Amino acid sequence: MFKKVLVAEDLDSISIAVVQVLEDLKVPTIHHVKYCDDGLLKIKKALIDKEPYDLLISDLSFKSDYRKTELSSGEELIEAVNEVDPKLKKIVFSIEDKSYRIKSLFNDLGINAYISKGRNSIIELRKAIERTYRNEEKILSSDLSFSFSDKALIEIESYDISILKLLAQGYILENISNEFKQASITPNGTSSIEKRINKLKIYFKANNNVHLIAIAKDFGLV
Amino acid sequence: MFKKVLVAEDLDSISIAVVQVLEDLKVPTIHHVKYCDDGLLKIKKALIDKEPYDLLISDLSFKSDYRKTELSSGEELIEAVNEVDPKLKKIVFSIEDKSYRIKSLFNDLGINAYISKGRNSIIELRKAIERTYRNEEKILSSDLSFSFSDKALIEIESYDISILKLLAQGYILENISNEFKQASITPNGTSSIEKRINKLKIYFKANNNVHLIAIAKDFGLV
DNA sequence: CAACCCATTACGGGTTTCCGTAAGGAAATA
DNA sequence: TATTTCCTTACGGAAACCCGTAATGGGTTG
Repeated sequence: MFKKVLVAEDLDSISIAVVQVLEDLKVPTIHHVKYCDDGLLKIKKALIDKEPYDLLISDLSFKSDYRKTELSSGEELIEAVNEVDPKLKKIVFSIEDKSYRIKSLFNDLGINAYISKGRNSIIELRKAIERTYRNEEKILSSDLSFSFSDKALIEIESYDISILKLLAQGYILENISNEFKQASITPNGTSSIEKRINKLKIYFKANNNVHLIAIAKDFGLV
Repeated sequence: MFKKVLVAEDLDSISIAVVQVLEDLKVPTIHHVKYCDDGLLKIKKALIDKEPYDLLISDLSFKSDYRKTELSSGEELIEAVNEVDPKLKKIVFSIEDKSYRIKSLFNDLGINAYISKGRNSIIELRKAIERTYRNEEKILSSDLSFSFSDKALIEIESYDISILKLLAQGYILENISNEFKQASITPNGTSSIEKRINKLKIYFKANNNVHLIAIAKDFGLV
């Protein structure tokens, strides 16, 4: 079994259960952080000391509070970790169940397993840890059942997200066009942006921009 | 200390910790349900058997899955519980931190304490249980610091929420007007609705409807 | 009953979205 | 080089919005 595991989870009510699972699995060294920043620090320190972690279990969303932080989400933490310790195995344990976001975790951040917090997630997490140890890949908790070949949601790219984000901030087409020109994002004509919004509306079956942003919020795209 | 406590919480990773707190507090009878429906059933059953619960600790949001349920949220559960057992003490333990929603829990549903899930929430929960037992009222976890006299968010009433909900579903002004006429909600002229939306835009500093709905989503109003 | 108040509704013009069509321009193909 | 194709941008009219102002109509007051 793993020898040294780091848990990044802000909610104490949850981390208690996660640490318990690791204790059950006889992991000798279990560390726990409540902030992403602390997680990165610990991983860096462990590398310097030549006693690296061999597994990271991380949440995605972390509450913001009085403390200023560099990394504000699990995605950012994993991205930073990949820079310093690409071989570290990573399990994400989060409430998120939108296939769009989960897919990008596997494809862009190279995580080994994704377990969604639910009614029976602790046993799922335990299994995932064991399977990750046996070098299995793309492990998904059983309540999530989308296929990785499903192209639909991959097609929504960062360009679309940018548009949705600006729309959600009250920008009108012209503002978005100017913003894109400044950031030299193409295409940036009002017409092209309009067309792209149209595609999104068709895809999400939205009646208008207001409806579209409401849906995008529900999907966690913005 | 309380003799019989019911915990309504879908995430197993969290309920483990909550039950542990109750065990620490030497509560002799601790029951746990993962669905709101089951919670109501248990409370009814306990009344019939003349062995009622004296505390309910409930989450607000419950994941939906294959199982069909009558009650889909903690609010609905508490509303139903108030019908059958108004004297039962109630603590809400949830991630929600929007003052608007929390206030209505105290004012409309008569809960005794609200604890927001966070980095040190287990100790807060423990304290809240003890204070509730001593008949204290309006207990709030210390990371939440809004005053009950703050009128700002109370002024947004259900009429506004209705408008926002319909907007978020892609309705245009005329549709909303018709909808309101059918439900005999007044005022229902497109002009009046428009004016009300205008007020909301000023209040929330929104540039347009799209922006407004994005903000409303962030505030958890829809 | 008339005068007034207030909330609701109606109206109108400017702006933005919405949606179809078409023009321009670059890369690929023949 | 000419043609095709695809992507980007431009244009224009209808619909929905945005926002100020005016009309309506029920309730209260003198």
